[in-house]
Amino acid sequence: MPEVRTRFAPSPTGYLHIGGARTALFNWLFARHHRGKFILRIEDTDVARSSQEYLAAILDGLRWLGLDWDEGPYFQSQRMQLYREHVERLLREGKAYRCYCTPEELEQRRQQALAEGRKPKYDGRCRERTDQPTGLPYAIRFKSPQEGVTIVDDLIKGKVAFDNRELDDLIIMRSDGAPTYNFVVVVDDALMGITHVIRGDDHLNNTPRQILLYEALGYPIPKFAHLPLILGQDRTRLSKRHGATSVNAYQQMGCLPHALVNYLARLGWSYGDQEIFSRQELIEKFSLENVGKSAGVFNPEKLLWLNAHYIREGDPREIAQMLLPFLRQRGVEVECDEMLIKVVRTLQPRAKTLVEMAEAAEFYFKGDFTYDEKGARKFLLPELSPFLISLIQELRSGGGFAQAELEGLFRQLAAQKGLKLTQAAQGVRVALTGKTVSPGLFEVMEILGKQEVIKRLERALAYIGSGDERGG
RNA sequence: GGUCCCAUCGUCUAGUGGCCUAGGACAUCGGCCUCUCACGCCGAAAACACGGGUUCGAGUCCCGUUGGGACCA
Repeated sequence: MPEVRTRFAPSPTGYLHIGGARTALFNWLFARHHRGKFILRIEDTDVARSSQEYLAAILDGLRWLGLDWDEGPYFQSQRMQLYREHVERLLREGKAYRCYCTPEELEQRRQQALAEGRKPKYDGRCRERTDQPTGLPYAIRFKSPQEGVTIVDDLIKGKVAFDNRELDDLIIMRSDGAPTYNFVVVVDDALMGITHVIRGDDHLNNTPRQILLYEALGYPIPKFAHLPLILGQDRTRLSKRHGATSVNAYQQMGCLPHALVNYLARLGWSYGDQEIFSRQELIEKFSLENVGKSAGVFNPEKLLWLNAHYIREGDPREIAQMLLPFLRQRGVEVECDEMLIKVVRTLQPRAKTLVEMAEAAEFYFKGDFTYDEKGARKFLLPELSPFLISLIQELRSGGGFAQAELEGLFRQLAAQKGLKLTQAAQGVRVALTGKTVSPGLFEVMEILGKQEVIKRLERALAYIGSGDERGG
C-alpha cells in the first residue's frame, strides 16, 4: 500500500476556527494512524483578504494543538506558474477553451434563463468557437462532459452520484489570469500526491467537478472523505456570531490544548462509549469508519468538562507551567517553583480553566486583598476574636503546623471558645483568603507558611476590632 | 429555486435485523461525603421525526413525507 498523504489547506483570511481545527485534526490523525504524511498548504490566492497576521495565528494554533506537519507550508501564491502550465495543457489538448463572454453578458443570460424557468448554467456558447478574436479578454473554461454520471465514492458518505448534465463548463482561469479554486485544488492535491482528501462536506458538491478535472489531467483520483459540519447552538453553520469560535480564543480562555483535541475528536467521531482519549490512543483508534454522517452542534460545556478533567488529572508541574502566563496577566510574577506546584495541586479539582485557576490562586501571592463583603459581614465577627487570639498564640508557641495537627488544634480551640468548627473555619478562611470559598483550609495554611498565616490572622483581628469601634 | 447531504435523550453519541425493558457522556435535578467550594460516589428525569412497506421479527433494510443543513447561484 502506498504511503498515505493527507493535507490541511486553510486560507489565511481569518483565525484558525473550530471547524478548521477539527478538519486538520482528522487529517493529522489519519496520517499518523497510517504512518503517513500530513501536509500543510496555504491557500493564499485571495491576496486582498489574506494577511500575515492570520497566517501566523493559524500556524500558532496548529502548533499549540500539537498538529505537526511533515511538509510545507506550501503557498499557492508561489505556484501560479504550475497552474498556468496545467491550464495551457488542457487548452492544447482541447479539454478547455477560451470563453469571450463578458461577466455582464453571462449575468444577463443567467437572469433570462431564470425568468424562463431554465437552469442558470453556462450555455456553452464559446465551446465550439474556432475564431480567436485578438485584444478581447477571455476566461478559460473546462470542457465538461455533457452526459453520464460522475460517482463520488466517499469514505464517509458512501457512493454519491451526480448527473454530469448538472455540471456546466467550469471557468478554470479568469480573464485576469487568476486560476479558480476548484482547479487549483486539483492541481495541488495531484502534484502533492495527496492520497486522501479529508475535508468538510461543504465541498462534497465540488467533488464531481474535481474528479472530472483529475481525469482530464490524467492524474490518479484520491480517496475522498467529507466530514459533517460543525453547527452552532441554533443548528446553522458555526460562525463568529456563535461566540468564541477560534482556537486562539479558547487558548486565551485557559483551555488546555489536549482538552480541545479530545473534544474535537469526539465531535463527529466515536469509539464505543469512550470519552477520554490520550493523544496516543487517538492515533491508534482513529478511523474514518467511525466518523458519523450527521452534523454536530458544538457544545462548549462539554469542552469545559473535558478541560476540567485534564486540569484535574494533569501533572501539577505541567499545569503550573501553563498557568504562568495567566498569573502574569493578573500581575502575579512568580516562578514555577515548589510552592506554585503545591498551589496548583490545591486548585486542580476546583478550576475548569486556567483563567479560573489563576484567579483562584491570586490570594496565595497577594495578602493585601479586600475581604469579600458578605463573607466579612457573616464571619469576621467579634465572637471570632478570642479564637483568633488563641490560635495566634498557639502558632507562635511553636505547635505543629502539619494539616492533621492544625485540624486538631482548630477543633480543640473552637470547642474551647464555644464556636462551631464551621464558624471558626469560615472566619479563618476569610481572614486568609479574603473569600468564603477556597481550597481546604489546612492545606492553604501549610502552603502560606506560619509567618504569613499569623500576619493575615492579625490583620483580620485588627479588622474585627476596627469594626467594633465603628459599631460603637 | 436547482443539486447534494443528514435525521437516536436539550447536546455529543453507542447501536451494522433478534443481545434494546434503547447503553454511555455533558448539561439539569435529588441524595451522600464535608471546614467552604469543588472533586468523588449514588440516584432521577430525558430520545429512535412521521407514514408506508420488506421480514417470523426493524432504531437497524427500502420508499415516501416532514424537518434541518450545505453548495450553486
